[in-house]
Formats: sequence, structure tokens, C-alpha cells
Amino acid sequence: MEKETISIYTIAKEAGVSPATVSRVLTGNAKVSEEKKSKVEALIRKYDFRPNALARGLSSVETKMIGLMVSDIRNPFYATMAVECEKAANENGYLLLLCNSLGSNEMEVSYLEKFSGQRVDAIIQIGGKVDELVSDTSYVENINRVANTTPILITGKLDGADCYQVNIDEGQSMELLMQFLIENGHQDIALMGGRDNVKSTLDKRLRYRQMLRKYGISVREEYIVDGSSYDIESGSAAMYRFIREDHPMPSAIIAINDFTAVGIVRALREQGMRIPEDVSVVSFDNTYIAETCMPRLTCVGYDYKLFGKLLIETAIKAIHNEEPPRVQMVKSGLVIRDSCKQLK
Amino acid sequence: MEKETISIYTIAKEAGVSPATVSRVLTGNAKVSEEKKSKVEALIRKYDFRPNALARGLSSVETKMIGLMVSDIRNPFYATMAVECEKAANENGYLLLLCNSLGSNEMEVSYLEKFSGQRVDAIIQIGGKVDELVSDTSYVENINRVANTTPILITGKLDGADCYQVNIDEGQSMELLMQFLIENGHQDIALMGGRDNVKSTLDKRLRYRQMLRKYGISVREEYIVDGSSYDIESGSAAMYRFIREDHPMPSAIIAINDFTAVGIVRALREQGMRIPEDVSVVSFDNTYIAETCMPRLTCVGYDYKLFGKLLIETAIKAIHNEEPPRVQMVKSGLVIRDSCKQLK
DNA sequence: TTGAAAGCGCTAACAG
DNA sequence: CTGTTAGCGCTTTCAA
Repeated sequence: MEKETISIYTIAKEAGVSPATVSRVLTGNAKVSEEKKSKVEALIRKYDFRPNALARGLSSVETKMIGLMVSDIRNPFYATMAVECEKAANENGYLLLLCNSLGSNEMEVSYLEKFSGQRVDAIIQIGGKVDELVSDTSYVENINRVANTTPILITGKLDGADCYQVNIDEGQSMELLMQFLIENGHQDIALMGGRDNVKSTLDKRLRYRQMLRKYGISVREEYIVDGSSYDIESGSAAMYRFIREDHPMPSAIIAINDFTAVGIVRALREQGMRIPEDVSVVSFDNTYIAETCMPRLTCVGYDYKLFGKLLIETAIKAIHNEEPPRVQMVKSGLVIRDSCKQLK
Repeated sequence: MEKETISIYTIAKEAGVSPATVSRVLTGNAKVSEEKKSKVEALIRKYDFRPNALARGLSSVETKMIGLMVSDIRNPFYATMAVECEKAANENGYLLLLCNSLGSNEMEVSYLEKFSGQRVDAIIQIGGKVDELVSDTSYVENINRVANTTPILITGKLDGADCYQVNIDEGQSMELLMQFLIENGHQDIALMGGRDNVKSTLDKRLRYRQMLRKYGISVREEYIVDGSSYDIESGSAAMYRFIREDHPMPSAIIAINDFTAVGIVRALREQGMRIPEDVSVVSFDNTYIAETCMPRLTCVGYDYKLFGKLLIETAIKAIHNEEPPRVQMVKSGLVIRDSCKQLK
């Protein structure tokens, strides 16, 4: 009982027109007489006909698919980015293929290959190899191989890779945070979480030092605390390590992201400290986690909607050879909530 | 400077074999002499050739794609499910197409159509229309139309829809929670959040009443509190409404999911209550949010890895006409953390 | 084992 | 405005 598959030929025959005409009404790329058009459209509705995207992609130039690879969608930062990208893609008639590399190098390469096998029109990568301070040359080779045929955009950097960048201005973000803290009377400020081999983290640390110098505050190396990762546990672990090492408690802690902040807050609480009464905690990203946390986190964040839109629109320009800028920056803004105490 | 696209013909010509032979080594579906095989493989490596998935999907029976539609990937429940499904799909050689309907009916229908246009081999839907107590008949029609050609699996229910179900046993989950609370001496137990027109919520409420009766505790209608949605804000709002209405505070609150629990905990805290000293709060789902929350939430959860695997494997069986069971259940288990006080 | 050839369903010249 | 006709790149008979 094979259900006969219906195609533009089925429609064409029944409508008494050529398949090309059906195709024309489908794509809308050419004039078709009202009469034939409505006849065809009626048949399309009758059969609930949906053109085969594969065939379309095979014969036309575009597949109308954009591949998006993030490192882990469970992280609210990526989830938010993904949703905004998806919306923007849809609005522009593209379908977003969303994949998680889950911190595995092989997965990243594998998805790159899958994307190119699917002939996506463009690839966007957020997180993963593109976050590393020292770019993995073998990965760059992979990227460049596919960049040869498909535009690739990244949020991060990849030395020697032929791709477009849409970046967060980590420096500016740090500046906003530092300024805010200092203006509120904080002098003993720690920067907690993240790893030195991650570019965004390094950028933050550099600007952190720079801002301290600018305000004439001496840098205390023990106030720059490494985290093994960017999740809640590593935030908590970093805080505990700091406490164990018995340094004087800073008046404010800048967490490298919201997740880390949650871990820090938890560790602090478990040690009987109150936030922000005893210690202020602020962070980067302003994902919904910042709202969830107790107290709500003051942080610096981005306009995710705009970010996603910029990414997708840049991708589309690249697809159409309109040569968008190779590097673009998104601005950040401060969101003041309840996790920072005013000292003066 | 058009980069010439390389195909099985390119490879075939250079290897001195027919395209069919190249196809054979690609698919591995037929014997090819070692000699030609290695020659072809060398060329594939040389050109970094990746067969066009569109062409393959067009000519063969399967596209090796499975579409997954969730309502919102930012919700950790869906994010966790999606990641586990993606892993399981990959392990079985399938590519997962992940989409968010974001609570919009049109989006659900639109993605259904996109999936069928992409000729995915199967469709999985978690959340959205499939959660509703009274199934939307027009949506069911849509589902059935595509189910005609593509197996559809859902987590939830859809009356009259021709699809496979893999469900959580909400009743059992509630039972675990109630039993735990009662054994710990709780009698005044509220059930907070969720809406009555959502099947899973209704199932929980039914079993909640049933369990109270079983233990000879009288049901207090004011202890069943509606929530407008399933996010943090509605949890908080529900709690505040309850407080405003000035009911006696229960000794334990069951939140309809982790997000709701976070909102409830926050509202309680803001009112100066301590958890679990003053009120115990437990919840459903056991997403990572339960670990994040302060205190860590005791809740009932599922084996997400198994859940994802079951979903994907069922889909694959359906694809291959192996007639998997139409309805399957996943079991839940209790995870005891710090948010429940032992009263006796 | 291997090759030739016929599709898969659609788009895009090219004529008319 | 419309039909004819090539492909797009792969798989899969069918013969050899």
C-alpha cells in the first residue's frame, strides 16, 4: 500500500500545465497567469503538497539552511543565542540546523563535515575551538577547507581562519563592571573563574588589570582566581579554593559568567556569608540565570536579539557575496539588580 | 574563480572506475575489489570529498535526519532532552534537526511542514500542543497528514493522532514524592504551579488527591495552586498569590517543575522564610537547576540518557517499519537533596 | 565484481 | 507568459 508520492509533475499534469509552471508558482520567481496560478495553488492545497527541499537544494544554488554549532545548549548563554539566531533565521526564510559539540574536538570537526555534507548555505560557530587563545592549527585547516565553499562565522577568534567574526567587546564589558564597582566604593575586587587559555577570559583579565591601574588600585594576584570550567560547580570550587587559601575577603567579586556566579554565591552562602551585605557578586552575560539567582545578579549583558540578528544577517550577506565586514562587535550594557552593595 | 565542485564523477574518472563503484565504496552496500576500493578511498581523502547529503537523500530512501521540535530550549528540561536525543541520534548515524516552537501554534505547524519538506525520516515532538489536555483537532489533522508519510513520536498525548508515545509516568512520580513527604512526617502538603489544561499537570493533581486519600489526609482545595506558566516568574507569582490569600502555610510544597520551584523558593525567601527549616520545597524533573538552586532541590527525575535513547531508538524502529510499541513509559526516581525537612 | 543508465524532484536556461 | 530540456549528485536496478 505504497502511498504514491506527489511531486510537481503530479500537480502539473492535473492542472494541465508544465512542471516548470508549477515550479514558478512555488518559487514566485517568475510571472504566471492568474488563471494557471490559482489552478495550481488549488491543487497544491488539495494534495497538501510540499516541495521536496532536497531536490530544491540540489538543483538550485541555496539550500536555505544555516548550520549553528554551539558547545552546549544547556548553558543558558548558548540557549539564548540559539533561540535568537533561530528566530532571525526563520524571519529570513532560513532553517537553522542546531548542533552541540559538547566540548569534543571530534564532534566539532564531525559537525563541520555534516554541515558541509548537507550543503548548508553558511555555518556559525559559537563556543568551542573558536574560544581558544591559541588556535588549533589542525582545526583551522578544517575550517578553511570548508570555508572555501561555505561562509563561516564565529563568535570568538581563530587565527589564520578565513571566517567572519561577530564578537562581544569583552574589554568594554569589563570596563562597565569595574567602573560601576569602583564608583560604588569597591576597591578590593576579585575576578573569579574562567581559564587563561580562553581568549574572552584573558581579555577580561587584561582589562581588569588595566582598570585597576587606571584607578590607582594595586593589583593583587591572588584576586585573580582560575576556574577549571564555566559551569556552576567550577564557580563553587574556585570560591572554596580561595577561602581555603585564607586570603582576605574582597568586598566585591566579579564572576566570569552567570553560571560561575551561581557557584560562587552558593559557596559563600554555605560559609555563612550574605550577599550583598558581606560580599558583592557581579557577573558577565545576563542570561536568565541572573534573574533566577538569589539575590538577582547585577551584571553586564548583551542585546541577544540584536546579536542573533546580526549573526544571521551577516551570514546571509556572506551567502550572497555582499561582503559584510570581517569583524564586528556587539556592545554590552550594565543591568543593575540586587547583588551589589553600595559602599559609599 | 568558481571552485569546481567535486562529485563521485570526479573521483570515478580519476580512479578509472564508474561512478557506481564510487557510490558503492561510499555506502558500503556492495562488494568492491580491494584494489579499486583503496584507489577510490585515496582520492576521497585527497579531495576531502564529502558526498552531497541532498542528492543522497533524494535518490535513496532515507535522509538520515530526525526532526526534533521542543517548545523552548532555554528550559533546562528540553535542553537536557535535546542533548540526549542528539547524542543518541549521532550514535545511530542520524542528524538531529532541532527546532523551538516557542509556544506558538503557527510555529508548530510550520516546523511540521519544514520537517516534512526536508524529508526527515522521523519527527519527535516534546512540549507544545502535545501537552494539552484537550487535543487541538486541527493540529491533530496536521499531524496525521504528515504521519501518513513520516513516523511521529511525541512525549505527551494527542487524541486521535497517529503517533508513537514515549511518556513520563506522572502518576508514579507524584507517588514517589508524596510517599517521601508523608514518610518524613509532612501532612500539610501543597501542590503549586502548572495549569489544569496541561495533561501532565492534571495527572499529577489527580494522583496527588488520590495519595492524600490513601493516607487519610483530607484534601484542601486551596493547597492546589494554579500557575500561569512553567517558568520561574509564574512560580514566584503563584507563591505570592498564595501568601496574599492568607492561607495557613503548608509544611511542604510540591512544585510542578524545577523552574517553578526556583520561583517559589525565591518568593518564600523574600518573605523571610527559610528552606527547608520553615517550609520544605520539592519538585519534578531534576534538571541541573535542581543542583543550582539554594538549597539544592529534592526532586523526582528521570534518566534522561535513557529517555533520549528510547525516543531515538523507537523512532528508528518506526522508520524501518519494525513496529515499536505505540506507547511506552519511562520510569522516574527520587533524588534526595537538601530542600526537605524531616519532621519526624 | 563492475558499468550503463534510469531515476529521485526540482530549478533554470532557452526557445517560443 | 509558458513549455522543453538539461542538469544537480547520488543510488540502484539490470546486464554483462
